Amino acid sequence: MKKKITIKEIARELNVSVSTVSKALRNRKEIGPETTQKIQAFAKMLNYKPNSIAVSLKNKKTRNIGVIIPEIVHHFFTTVIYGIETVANELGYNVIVCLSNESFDKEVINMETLANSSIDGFIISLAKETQMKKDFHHLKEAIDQGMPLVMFDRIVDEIECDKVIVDDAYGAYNATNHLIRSGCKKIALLTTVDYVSVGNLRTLGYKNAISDAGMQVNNELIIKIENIENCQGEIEKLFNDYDFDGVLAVNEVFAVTAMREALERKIKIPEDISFIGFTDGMLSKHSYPRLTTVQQHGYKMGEEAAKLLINKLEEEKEEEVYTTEIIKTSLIERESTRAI
Amino acid sequence: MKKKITIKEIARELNVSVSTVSKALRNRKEIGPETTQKIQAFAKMLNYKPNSIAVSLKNKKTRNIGVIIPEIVHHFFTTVIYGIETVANELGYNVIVCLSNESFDKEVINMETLANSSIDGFIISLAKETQMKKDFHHLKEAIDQGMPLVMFDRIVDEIECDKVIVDDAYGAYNATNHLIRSGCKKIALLTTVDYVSVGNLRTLGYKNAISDAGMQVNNELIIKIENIENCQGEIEKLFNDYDFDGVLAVNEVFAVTAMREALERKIKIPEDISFIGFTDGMLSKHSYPRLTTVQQHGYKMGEEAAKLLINKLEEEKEEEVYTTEIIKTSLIERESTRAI
DNA sequence: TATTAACACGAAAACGGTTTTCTTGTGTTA
DNA sequence: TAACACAAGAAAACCGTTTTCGTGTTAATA
Repeated sequence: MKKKITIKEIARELNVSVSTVSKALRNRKEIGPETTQKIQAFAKMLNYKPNSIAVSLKNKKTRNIGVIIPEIVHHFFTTVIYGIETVANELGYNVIVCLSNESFDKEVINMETLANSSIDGFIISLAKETQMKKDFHHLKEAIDQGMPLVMFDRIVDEIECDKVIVDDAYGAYNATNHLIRSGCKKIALLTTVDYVSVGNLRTLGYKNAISDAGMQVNNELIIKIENIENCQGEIEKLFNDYDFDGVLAVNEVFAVTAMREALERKIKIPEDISFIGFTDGMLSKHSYPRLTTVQQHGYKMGEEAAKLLINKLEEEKEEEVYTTEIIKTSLIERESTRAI
Repeated sequence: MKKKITIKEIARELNVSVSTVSKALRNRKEIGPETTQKIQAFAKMLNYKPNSIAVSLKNKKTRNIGVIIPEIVHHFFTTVIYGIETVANELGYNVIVCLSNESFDKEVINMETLANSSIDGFIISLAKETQMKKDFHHLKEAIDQGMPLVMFDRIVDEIECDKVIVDDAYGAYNATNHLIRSGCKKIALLTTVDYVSVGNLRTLGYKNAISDAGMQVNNELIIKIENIENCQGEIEKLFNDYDFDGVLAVNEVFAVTAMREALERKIKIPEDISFIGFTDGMLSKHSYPRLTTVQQHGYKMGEEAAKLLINKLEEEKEEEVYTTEIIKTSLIERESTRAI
């Protein structure tokens, strides 16, 4: 086990002072060229790497960014992380991932531990529980401490910071409209409970599209599903009780589960019922039939969030200007809808 | 923007020395009870939190663990991260995630940056490229520096460290056997190219099961797929050229793609052909028909990996004893296979 | 009463760097 | 030859803790 070598050791070996070594390694002109040469060569030979903790302590910069998400076994969130990681890495930052598991308390604890000089800034998507409680003191505190914060997807208007969102309402509007133009008359909506911001926006888009087409919104066709695990029961009920020819689902699982139900009832897709989901993940690509989906561009969201954060971290004067980046969704047409 | 308060400030305000504050906050008995009281109360009032960077520098412990995985938009790896995160969090560690994107160079760079005192230890699953090149100097170096290392899933025998793997060969053996016992006579295998350790082991298990059943291994039915993205072509060819009544796939995507091909050819599942996949992810649960799979228990693997690592980090004497934890797979029977 | 031990706390060094300030020797200028 | 600018490097301060080693006071012991 060879120990890590420090500036001090280099200085001793070369009979110079530590400050000289430090400066030479960073090419300061106040050190003569041959001294610089000698020191750099020696350091390289010993494979010297500065201790990043010591540098962090001195510079009050860690070059770490904290990412807090509700879930990680989740296609959308992982694509976002992928985007964040890619940008962060290019710019020399590491990513510390924490999970809130949709819990308010865990979110708060995670933020508090990370805020203690472990990271330079946050990227966060709120836990459901936080959205429900509407308690955002932990976010405010982080901002108060001068720690930049970028929210994505599950955001909240009360907090002033950079934000990256998808045009959820518009995406849902568009998808619903697509169903209508392909001939659907009665479109069911599989959505989440109200406090989830994105579910709400998508519901709004759906309603607007139907109204704008001169049709009537039928609230009985709007199914608010609390728990993704047992959505099947509610979906079966929908099929039993009502008649419809199109389905918009706010996520992949709802859509695929509904398609299965249709398949098992020998309903033809897309001839009898058409389906559109949100999130273009594995399920959509590999479902049978392949699912038409609203692509959320998670990777792009991650990239943008990371860029916004790192910009804030590296800009000179701190302006209190916050931007909200809206990522356009796009509809990926596959086999679960009729061509227009 | 309120600034962070330090021990020094507390000391000044209370007219005591910094060492007294430090000790009082950590309940050292050498500080009198009322002084301790006073200091702790004051610190709490000011919401003092120690600067974790300074603590890390002093203690040479960061309480961060680095996780390097080939991909993050991937069900298995995220379940592993979930397991790691859960254990790490309970024990007061943060998780820094780095992606190798299956690239050897990125893996090396990631390890080198993290090794510079950002973390206390590694959990890693190797990039395909690393497995192909068989260049493990970066792993050796980490160990040389006294940085504990735990490998999972994509491991390598040449490196001595703690390991967590799945009984891949046995899982495949078992699954193949299940197919045989349910009446399959000609079983195709959809696997990866040779250098991927897990693909190899699963192929081995498949072959053994067939031999042990007194049947002949037909190499034409073993399809080695290089690129998961365009597996469809190779699968179509299999259906065109050969005759078989069972399929074992080393991942979900291969299995589901093959099922789709069968469905489109009006082949009945599981009556005409039975299917088993590996990795019990979203696709298996929601495919049509639902896929019988070999469950890899990624969450458990993550937990075990984290426990092994943190044990090594916190044990007193460093013994050079390494364990290889083998997680049992289990077969989850669903609709794509016949009951036995 | 002198000696020792326990107690409560402070000063300073250390962790590994970066940055600012000081020192010294050399060469230039008047 | 005195005065000074300048280059090159050393020394010291600092980041925020923890830890070691004193030290003065009080209480217990011989």
